Amino acid sequence: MQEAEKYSRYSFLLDKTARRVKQYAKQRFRELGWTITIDQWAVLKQLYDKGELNQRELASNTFKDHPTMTRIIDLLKTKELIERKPHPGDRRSFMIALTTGGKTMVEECLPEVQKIRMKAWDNLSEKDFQEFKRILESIHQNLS
Amino acid sequence: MQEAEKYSRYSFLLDKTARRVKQYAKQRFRELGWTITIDQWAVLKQLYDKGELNQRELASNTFKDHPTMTRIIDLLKTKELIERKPHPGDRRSFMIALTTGGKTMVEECLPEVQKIRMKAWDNLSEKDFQEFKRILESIHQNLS
DNA sequence: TTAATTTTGTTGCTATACTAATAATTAATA
DNA sequence: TATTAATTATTAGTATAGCAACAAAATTAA
Repeated sequence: MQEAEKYSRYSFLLDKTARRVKQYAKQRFRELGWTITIDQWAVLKQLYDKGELNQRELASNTFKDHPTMTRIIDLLKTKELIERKPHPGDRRSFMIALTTGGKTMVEECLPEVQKIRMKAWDNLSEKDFQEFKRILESIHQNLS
Repeated sequence: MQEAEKYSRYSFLLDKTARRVKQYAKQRFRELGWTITIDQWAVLKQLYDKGELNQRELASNTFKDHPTMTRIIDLLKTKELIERKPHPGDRRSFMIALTTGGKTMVEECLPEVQKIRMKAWDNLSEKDFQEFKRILESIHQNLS
C-alpha cells in the first residue's frame, strides 16, 4: 500500500465503523419498539445525568451544532419526553428538563442501551479500550 | 466510571471523532473552493482506481446503501464528473465512468486530500495505526 | 416456458449534519 | 447612555443515512 493512501484508508475505516455502530444501535432501537433515535437518547441521558441544561450546553456536550440540537429538542418535546422551561436569568434561553415520562424512559432503556453498546466491544481487552481511547482523542485533538 | 457506562462513552467518542474527521475534511474542501463533498470524492476515487463500476459495486465498496449511492451519483452526474453508461449485459444496471473532467479533478485533488487525511494522524505511530485498525475491524465484525 | 424469486436501481419519508442568515436578547465599550 | 458586539436559538437550504416500497429486469424453479 502506498504510504500516502494509507491515511485515507484509515479515515475511511473510522467512518465506516462509526456508521456501523450507529446503524446497529438504530436497528436494535427499532427492534425494541422504541420511538427515539440514538441521538435523541444521548440528549435524554445527558439530562438524566446532569439535570436541566440549556440548548447550548446540550449541543456542546454532545458535540452537535445548534440547529441540530434545536431539531432534536423539538422532536423530544413532541414526544413529551422533555419540556422547555424559561431560563430564569436569560430570556433568550430555555432550560431543558426531562418530563416524568422522559425520566421513566431513560430508566427503562438504560440497561438495554448498555447491552447494545457492549456488543461492539466483544473480544476486546481493557488495554484495547485504553489504546482506542488514546488514539481517538489524539485524532480529535489534531483536528481541533 | 461505572463499568457499563464505559462502553457508551467509547461509542460516543468514536462517533464524535468520526464526525470531526468528516467535518474537518468538509471544511478544507470548502476552503479549497471545491464543489464536491467528501462522500462524492470517495466515489470518484473508487472509479479512478478501479475503472467503471455499477452502482451496486460502488455502494458495496463504500459501505453506503443503494438510495444514498443513487443520490451521490445523481449529483456527480449534474456536475459532469461521471457518466452513466448502459451496462452491456444487464439493462437494469449502469456502468458508472469518470468523464475527462472527473479524471482531471481526481488528479488535481488527490495530493491535497492526502494532506487532509494525514493531518488526523499527527503524532501517532505505525504501531498505533495497526492497533487502531485491528480494533475498528473487530468492532465492525462484532456488529455484522 | 411460465411463475416465483432475486437483483438493480429509484422514489418518498424521516433524521442528522453543516452552513448561512436572521431575530431577540444580553454584554461590552465608547 | 447609546452603540456595538456577542450570545442563544431558529429557519432555510443542501447533503448524507437509513428504511420501506416500488418498478424493471434477470435468474431460478416448477
